[in-house]
Amino acid sequence: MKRPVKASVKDEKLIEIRRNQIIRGAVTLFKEKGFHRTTTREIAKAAGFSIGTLYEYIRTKEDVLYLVCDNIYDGVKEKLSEMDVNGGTISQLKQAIAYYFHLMDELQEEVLVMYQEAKSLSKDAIPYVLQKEMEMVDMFQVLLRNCVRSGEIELDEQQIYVTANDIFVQGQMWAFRRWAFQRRYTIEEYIELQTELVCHGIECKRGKVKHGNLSTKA
Amino acid sequence: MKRPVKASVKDEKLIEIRRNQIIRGAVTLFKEKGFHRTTTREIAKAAGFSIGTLYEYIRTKEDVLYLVCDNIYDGVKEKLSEMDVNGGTISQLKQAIAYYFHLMDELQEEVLVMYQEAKSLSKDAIPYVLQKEMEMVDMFQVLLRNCVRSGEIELDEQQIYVTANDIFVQGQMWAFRRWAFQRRYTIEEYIELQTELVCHGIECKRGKVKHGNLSTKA
Amino acid sequence: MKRPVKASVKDEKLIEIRRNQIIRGAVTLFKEKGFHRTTTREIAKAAGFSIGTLYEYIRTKEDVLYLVCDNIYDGVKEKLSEMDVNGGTISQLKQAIAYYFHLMDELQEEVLVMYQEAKSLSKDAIPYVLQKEMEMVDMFQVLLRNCVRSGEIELDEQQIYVTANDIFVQGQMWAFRRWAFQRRYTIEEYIELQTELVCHGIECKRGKVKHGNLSTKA
Amino acid sequence: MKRPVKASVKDEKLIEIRRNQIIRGAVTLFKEKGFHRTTTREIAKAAGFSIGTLYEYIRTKEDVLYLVCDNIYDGVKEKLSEMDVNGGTISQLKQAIAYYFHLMDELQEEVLVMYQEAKSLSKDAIPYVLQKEMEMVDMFQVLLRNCVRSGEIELDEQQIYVTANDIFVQGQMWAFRRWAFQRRYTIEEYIELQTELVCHGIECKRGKVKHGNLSTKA
DNA sequence: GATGAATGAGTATTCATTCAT
DNA sequence: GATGAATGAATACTCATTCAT
Repeated sequence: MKRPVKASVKDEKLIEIRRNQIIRGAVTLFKEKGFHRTTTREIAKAAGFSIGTLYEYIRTKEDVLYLVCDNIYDGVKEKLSEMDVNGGTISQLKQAIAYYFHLMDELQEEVLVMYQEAKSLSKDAIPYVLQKEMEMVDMFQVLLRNCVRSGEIELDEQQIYVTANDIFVQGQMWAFRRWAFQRRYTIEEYIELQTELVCHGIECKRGKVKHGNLSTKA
Repeated sequence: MKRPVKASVKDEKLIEIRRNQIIRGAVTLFKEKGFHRTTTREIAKAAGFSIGTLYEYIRTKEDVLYLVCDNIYDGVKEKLSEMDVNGGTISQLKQAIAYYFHLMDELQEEVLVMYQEAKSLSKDAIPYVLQKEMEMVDMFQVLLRNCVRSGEIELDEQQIYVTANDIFVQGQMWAFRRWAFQRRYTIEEYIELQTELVCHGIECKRGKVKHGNLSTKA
Repeated sequence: MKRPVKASVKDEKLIEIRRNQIIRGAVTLFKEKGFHRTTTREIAKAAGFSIGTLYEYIRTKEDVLYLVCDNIYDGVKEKLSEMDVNGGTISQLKQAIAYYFHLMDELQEEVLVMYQEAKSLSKDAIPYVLQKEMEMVDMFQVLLRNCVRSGEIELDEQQIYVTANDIFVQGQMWAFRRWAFQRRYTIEEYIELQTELVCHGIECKRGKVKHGNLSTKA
Repeated sequence: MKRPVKASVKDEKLIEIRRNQIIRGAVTLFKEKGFHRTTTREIAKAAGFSIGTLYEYIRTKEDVLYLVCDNIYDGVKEKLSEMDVNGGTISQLKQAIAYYFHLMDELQEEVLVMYQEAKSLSKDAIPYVLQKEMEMVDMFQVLLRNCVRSGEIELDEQQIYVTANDIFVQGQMWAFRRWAFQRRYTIEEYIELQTELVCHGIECKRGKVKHGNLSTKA
């Protein structure tokens, strides 16, 4: 599941530690200036050691980018997997969306980095990253499918797939279109608006549409 | 509305011609290798003149990126402005969405370039670009607002804003998440699926909602 | 006959000039410190221009080495080709050897460079260099063959080949074993000694051996 | 006679063992890639221990080169000293040459390494190496001198010196001009050709010279 | 005595930009 | 207005050597 990044150092524990230092340093720099404008020396410095040491733990500058992206995805995925995916109620779906959007809000900067720099990954690293995206989208698919199964919403498989992708991207939108949203809404408001729009077209089976407090503009 | 890009040459006509050459050459290169990996020499060559001449029409490499992005936006905007925005029927809205999505399909590569490289624009160029995005989103807002006005759909101003943004991004998604969509759907299918999902939550006024199998173009 | 070394600059005349500057500078440096210990920056400086300019006329550091070796060979070959190869007398052969050895004496430093650094040439450059060596050995073969034809010496083809190589290497020996020879002999003495040893085994047909003043120990 | 190479370790026995490991590993590497392109890490690895340990037995990378060269010389010298130098017949001389040339054939790769890399030795190591070369040349001088003494050949001291050097270099030629010789001749043929050429000019006392087809082992 | 992680000076090469012709 | 040779700061990456464990 992980693309191996070769290190010259043997001590696995140390590799773990040093790579975390590298990632921590690099993320900060990438946020500021982007991958291309960040120097390997700057990365080494930010990580707290010499350029020589940096290269004991990576092979190329691009390895750092991969490490960073991989790490961000892992972070998001890990947190995401704390969501309760098994229930099949609309309310749980909404909670999940809210949870995910809040996460995107917290990890805004990281999401932005990943979003903007991932394209600089070498061809052979991309599949690993897309794989992770897929897994996250899958979680929303499962959620949606459960709701369908329990009869709370009405979507066929294709619609589930597209909706899951929409939700996933709308979460990211909060980060990458911050200039359009964050001056107008709080994350709470954004969540409410998006959730409402998504759920409307979904739950309205039998016209019973009653989506709680949010959006009573019926 | 345009950020001026200084040229040493006076003849405005010539500037126009040369810049178009530059843009044409650069877009191709940026598609292939991205902005950072493209050299000014390559740009000059692709444009059909010498590096010296290139610098008669731009000030820095980044100017080229701006020119390219600006040009792509203009292209999209121009085509988009051919849409009929004034009617207020659901059917017109759907046509507009289809039109826009088709455009995104055609200009896929360009959209990708803009999407991936815009972040390399200098701070002072970004507002100009965002401005253009805003204008495009605005068109969808107008469309939606008209539908609301004519009573075909039911959305408040905030929902209109978010929906317009969603539509805008979903169009781009077709390009920037091609790996997720284009192996599964044709652009037609994608349009149908997304349109349906968007309109559902919108048009369901008076419970007339009947979303049989996909696309109930009601 | 020449391995092309790509330049970014188009003006052929200028390339010629600049490359000569490069060669002149590089030879001096290579003599002093060898190829590996010489920096591209030092080469540029010695050539009289910036590192950037250096790279307008070569592609890699190794190109410089090739240029240098090629140039030395050309120099030697050119001078060598002034020798009169057509006669078929022992005396002419001796003159040719003397001429060649004197050349090796003059170009000592260059020969040394070539000798010691040629092995650092990339695999694809070596054939070009060996080719040139071959051509020089060939000249001695022609000389010897003419002497055989005119009946002055007695050697079969294999012996001609080996003798030509021996002469060639003995000339170089004066440079690369200078520590063994140059404290004991002048170049004149060295020539006399070597010539004598080579010719002895060769010309003594019919016992008529008469090799002038040198070595009357017959 | 040996230039000392300082070690941090005291145990002389161990030093001997480790250095042999170093030499064995390094020779292989130097054969493959030359001294400059071989890293100390690779040497340590090839020797079978860590980089830290390597530096317990040498002071600098160049020490390894010296160790290697010294070792090769020693190997050659040792084998060479098995030759019978004391007789004074042409036949013994020829045997000695044959023996030496065969040795050069066997140790081809080593000879090449020494030949090509010796120039990278530091100024202060060179005398030690040249000293060894001298000793080997001396052996041929002794051989030749004995033959002169016994009246089998006719050479003065200068001629002896030059001839001994010629023989020495011709042996090496088999290795360093392999591209010129080894596709044309077997080592046997090469020996026969060179021996004949060398001895001709030497043994021709009393005109008894009869050099039919090659190898008149008279 | 052995190890291997850390170091950082050093190096080849690139490329945006300038400016004399 | 066009050209392209010249520039040199910048940069990824290497590798001999050290030293704490």
